Amino acid sequence: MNGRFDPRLADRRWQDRWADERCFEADSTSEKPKTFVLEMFPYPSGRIHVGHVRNYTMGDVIARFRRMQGHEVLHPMGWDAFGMPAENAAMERKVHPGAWTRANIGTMRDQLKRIGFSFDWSRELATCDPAYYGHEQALFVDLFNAGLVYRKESEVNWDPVDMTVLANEQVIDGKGWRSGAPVERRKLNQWFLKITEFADDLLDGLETLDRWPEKVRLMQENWIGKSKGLNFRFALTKPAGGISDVEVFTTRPDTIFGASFVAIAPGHPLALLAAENDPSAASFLEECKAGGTSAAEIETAGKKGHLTGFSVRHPLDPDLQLPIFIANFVLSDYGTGAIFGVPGHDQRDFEFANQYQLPIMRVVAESLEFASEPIGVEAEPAPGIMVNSQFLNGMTSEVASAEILRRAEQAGWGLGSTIYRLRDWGVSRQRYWGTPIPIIHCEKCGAVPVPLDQLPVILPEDVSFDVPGNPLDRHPTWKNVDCPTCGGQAARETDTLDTFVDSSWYFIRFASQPSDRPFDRVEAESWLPVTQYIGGVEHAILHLLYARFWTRALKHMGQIGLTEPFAGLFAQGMVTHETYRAGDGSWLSPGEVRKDGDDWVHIESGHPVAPGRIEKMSKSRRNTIAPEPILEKYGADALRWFMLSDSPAERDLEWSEAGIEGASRFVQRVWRLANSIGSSSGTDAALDRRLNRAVAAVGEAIEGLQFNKAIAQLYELVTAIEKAPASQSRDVAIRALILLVAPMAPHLAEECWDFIGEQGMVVDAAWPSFDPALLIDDQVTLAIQVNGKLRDTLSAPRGLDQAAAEALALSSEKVQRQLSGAAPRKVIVVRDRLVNIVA
RNA sequence: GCCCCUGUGGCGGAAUGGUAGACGCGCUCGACUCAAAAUCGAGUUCUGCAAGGAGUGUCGGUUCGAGUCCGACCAGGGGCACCA
Repeated sequence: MNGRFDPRLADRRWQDRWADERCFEADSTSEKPKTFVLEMFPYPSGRIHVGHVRNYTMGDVIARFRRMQGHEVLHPMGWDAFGMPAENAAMERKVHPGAWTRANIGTMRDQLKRIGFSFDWSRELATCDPAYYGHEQALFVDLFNAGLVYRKESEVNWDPVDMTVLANEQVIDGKGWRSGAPVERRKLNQWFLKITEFADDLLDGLETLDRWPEKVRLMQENWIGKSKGLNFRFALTKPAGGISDVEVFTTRPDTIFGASFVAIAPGHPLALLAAENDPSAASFLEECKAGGTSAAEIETAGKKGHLTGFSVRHPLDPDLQLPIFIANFVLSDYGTGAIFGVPGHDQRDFEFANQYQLPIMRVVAESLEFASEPIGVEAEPAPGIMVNSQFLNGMTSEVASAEILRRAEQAGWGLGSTIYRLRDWGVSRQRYWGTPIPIIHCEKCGAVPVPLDQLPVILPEDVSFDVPGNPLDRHPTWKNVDCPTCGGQAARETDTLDTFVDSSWYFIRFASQPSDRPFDRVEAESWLPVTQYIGGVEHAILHLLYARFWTRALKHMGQIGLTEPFAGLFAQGMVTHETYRAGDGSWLSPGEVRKDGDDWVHIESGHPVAPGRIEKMSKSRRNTIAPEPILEKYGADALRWFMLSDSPAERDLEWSEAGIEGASRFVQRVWRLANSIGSSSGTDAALDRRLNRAVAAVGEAIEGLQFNKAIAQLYELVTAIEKAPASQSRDVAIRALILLVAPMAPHLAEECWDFIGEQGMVVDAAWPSFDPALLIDDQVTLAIQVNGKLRDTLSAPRGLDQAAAEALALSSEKVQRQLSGAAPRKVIVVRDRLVNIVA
């Protein structure tokens, strides 16, 4: 016996060996089957906490498992290094965002290395490095030249005190989170990427992603929001000037005879026309503008309209005139920015009609008999049988819709159309710490992309944050440049790119990183798509959709032969921990509080502490757990083991000290087994079968990312080996056990492997194989039921036939007692599983 | 409002329509020890001395047999949200 396994020595020892021998550097030219395992790269916010550890441990298990199975594995790590927290830190602590970010990266890299992840550090990248974002700028210029980039006026949340644009989540109760000043809506010229051009393709592609969670595909589907319907025109009868008709979109053409008004968005051309001639219309538009954009404000605002005095003619009933309202609930950027209102069959229209005393007609009913039934207290949106609708009467909603569509297209007043909820991707950020948008604005030539040979446009580091606003705006030598086209005076675009752009192609850069271009097509295609992508479900929509779009855009431009970037996706659960708040409302970290009976107190002051909700570990809630003390006390393997055990990987895991104790105990049990290996002879058939089953089950569980099940299997195997007497089988089982635990507990495995005298390292060893024939036992336990209730279990040889099984079951005393003399009416035998006697 | 997911011991969770509670945590008792730590053994859904009975959110249904399938409901969670 060699005492206890000491992770403080072993962790470091093997981490150094792996690094020295460059075990994890991926070879793009390898002939082996390739696997690309990727965990969503972190934002370098400060320090790694155990929430990160869970994410990377899962990826590491897959990577190490595939490597042992003979794959060439690419498992890289990098930093999503641009973003607002760095600017906030700069303002709060007077450090440069770059210095702050790079210091964090240094800290976090060291932390990750101590946990023994099999990352290929030679491919490490940080998005704030010009060697990365310069290539991103080149890709942006390519997109620009391909017509996938455009500029458009768009509204933003503007903080008038900080003179900065705020993201929606920075607006709290209509006020800036930092300044507290009421937020204004301001129109700015901003850059957009034409993601909507790929809406249909992004939607269709979801069906090919059979290794994505159903949930994520559904969320993306809803986000894209495809609606099929009819686009048609109402002829304007009471108007003036220029505009001759109003175009609307509907998904319910069947209800066309139920229309009692037309409503247009405040931004609609006709609304602007009305405002020109009518001061009350103009003030209504002002009123609409004042309202906030948040969901809560929309909720309370209610439905408001303004009667324009304009009206339109119903396309199928020349005598019917419908009034036009400007309405605050009509969106100018969805559909045509105009609708026809059918109060009887749309709840929103119903409320609006009630408010403005508009007719509410029934055009859909359960059957023709209910044609004159009035609409009750709410609208009836369900499809049904058409009534009060002239030639549509008696048709189902579906048939009626098709009929209207046919007539509209034939007569030329409408056209079937499909619209999407998805909007183009606004990528302009009025921020300093991001990728400069490689555009130069020239009075003569307009917006000109920076020529490729002048890239990268390097973000200047000599800036200060003493004054509010974007420092790029007041950096004269950087901002003022000559126009690349005409040579005249021009100015750089001072907006930077949304950080989601940075993460939309980093996986390609990981696969291939030439210095003179974003990636080498052949090399990138040799690794992509990512075999297994792992990350939080919070990125289910935006990041994953943008990355899918970016990949399609590259394909569209002929740069890569790849449609979907991530073949397999796994959305892992969060690591959670209770939160604590001091009396003044500030958050306290778990290390600052102590449990005193049923209450919590602040250790330093002794003041009571209010325990809050169990939440995702985050810096802002201060409920993070640092890995260092755990590594010090239990070692990397116990930490990794615990992160994988107990909870299924897709579910949240609540952090507990107790759990890690159990993990540590397991590590020591394996070490003791390795120490007990001898050179015994003799076979142990039961143990052989047990091992075979474990090899099969652990492999299958890892493959299915069911780490908790793999771990349960390993516990059972360890118990079985511990109980088995010395034999050659036992030594074989111990050797295999070391390999089986290696993906989860790699340091322990190496140490054991070395101890039992094996040559080479476990990282280079082959995953154990199993004999399918040994998975089957020759003795089985039959469940004996009477009327479906378990009454007895009997051991029997495998393969017992129907009659023999029945006879065996009937011989059971317990069965006989249940039957109390009666003859069974029916007997169901499931071979090698159970006998059910129906009395 | 619309869409989706989940409800199993004290806790985390297992269970191709076929022995519910694997495995872990916690707890109880015991062994070893002067003692402790570590380790090992036994037990641990509820009820009952036992035989037995009950039991997977609730109520129904399908089936020889339901945690698993179907319907309705309740509870919790997530996504979208004035989307025509």
